[in-house]
Amino acid sequence: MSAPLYAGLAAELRQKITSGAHQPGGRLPSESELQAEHGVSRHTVRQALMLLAREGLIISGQGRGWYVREVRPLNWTASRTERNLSTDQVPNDAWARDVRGQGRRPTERIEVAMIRAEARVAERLDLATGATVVVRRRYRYIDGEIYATADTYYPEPIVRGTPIAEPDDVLPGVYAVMAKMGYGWERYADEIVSRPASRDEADRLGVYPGDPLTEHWRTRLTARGEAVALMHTVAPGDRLVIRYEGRWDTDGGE
Amino acid sequence: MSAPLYAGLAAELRQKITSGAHQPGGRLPSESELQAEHGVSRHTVRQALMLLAREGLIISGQGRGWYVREVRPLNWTASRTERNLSTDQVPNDAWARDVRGQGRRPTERIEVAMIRAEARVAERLDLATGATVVVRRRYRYIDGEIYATADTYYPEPIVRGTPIAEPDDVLPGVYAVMAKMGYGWERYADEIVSRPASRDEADRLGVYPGDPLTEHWRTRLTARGEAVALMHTVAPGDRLVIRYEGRWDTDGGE
DNA sequence: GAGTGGTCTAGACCACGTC
DNA sequence: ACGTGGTCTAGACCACTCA
Repeated sequence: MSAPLYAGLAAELRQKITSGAHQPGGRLPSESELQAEHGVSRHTVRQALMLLAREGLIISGQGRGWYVREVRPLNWTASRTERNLSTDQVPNDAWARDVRGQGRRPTERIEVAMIRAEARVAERLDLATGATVVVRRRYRYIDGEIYATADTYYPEPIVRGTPIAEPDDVLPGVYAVMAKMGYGWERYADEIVSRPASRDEADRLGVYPGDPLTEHWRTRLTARGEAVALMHTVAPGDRLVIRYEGRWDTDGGE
Repeated sequence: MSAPLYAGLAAELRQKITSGAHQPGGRLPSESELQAEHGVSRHTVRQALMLLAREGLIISGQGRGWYVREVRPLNWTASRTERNLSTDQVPNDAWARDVRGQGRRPTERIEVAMIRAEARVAERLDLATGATVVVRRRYRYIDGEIYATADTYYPEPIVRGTPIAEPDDVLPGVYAVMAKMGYGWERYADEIVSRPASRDEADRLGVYPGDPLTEHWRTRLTARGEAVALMHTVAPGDRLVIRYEGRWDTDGGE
């Protein structure tokens, strides 16, 4: 009939957080304090805290306590051009420029590997499952903190022997190299889905298993409709705002 | 040093689910069976099950058991035109046509209200917070199951006295009515973010608190850049795949 | 009514962070 | 050394579903 004990406790704490009585970054009373204050068992206290943690309001650290979470979402305008002509030490793609435009510092770590395409990759690149692809794995950081992983896949025959297949910055830029070979992209087909983090991803991105992740797939196509590159971005959902701007009349419509 | 007990149990169950040993829609052993099989306490069993539930793999029903979840994501191509010219009994917007195109049946329930704009709405419509807006709240169903809520906001002075401010279908369509008054839209600015469900939303959308939700904001603008309508869609993250298709050259670039 | 999951208690030991 | 959260046990009662 009535709400569970832990739900009431959670509601009380939630109210204190949203009203500002507990500031972002601030610390909540310890579990034993909450237990004593409310006259409930520790398990009940933890149920309330974990409910709020799943809602993204608080976060815990073993041996440290429970803290009100601070979120600073990042805006990424995905519909902007991606034909960056120069790549220097600092990342210079559309994403990096969006980050800098918001007064923050983007860095990244790149690994390059040659692998067999799994089904999700192969079907988007119009290849057979198991075909060889070159993947450039990017770990993107903002102000030194991990923010997203972005893997870009290229069919191996296209990029064989080019700087794209090497684990260095690509000069004068990936688009320039691809365009020179007749694979410049002009169109994109994007898919966005949100789902809970697995344990691996949670470790990699610094969140909890089950926290919402945003998954963004971008297939880059030539004017002829040939898929020449596939970018797969995974980021904690509340840390990334994806933006699109467009006109209806240019889409052809019906 | 070693992984927690519940993590090991979860990994074992996860493997049985992904390998197909436990079919989608099928039932898992009961908590007491798992307890006996693995020689652990019920709490540990429940920790494992709840971890998998947060990952979206299983779902429980009080008095019924734990079941492997079946997910059937829906594709929604958000970049398609939205100038539907006729609205009959059945919903006929871009979303509804995407649903039908995937062989499923879209229905909806509409409520219309006149309210004061909260900050998130006001800033996108370029109004003062608290300005009067007309909101058409849509509950979208697929094959009879709740799928998403979609609220569309209009500045009240624009739609006053028109069918848009009435809780019925709008004939010959919302775009036609707006265009006739000189407020036809040609551009959109979209924002997509994913976050955990609050308790209210969880009830409304038939998910658990903390489950990932995808939130989609679409501001519709006239050719002059005037914001004339705002659509706010909220859907369980794994039930909705948002798609965009576009060209880079038509965006102007930088 | 029997079995299921949902909630709650009391108590314990461990790993981690801080001092 | 101490306090924190993380894990685990044993046991209880309740609400719900289904036969």
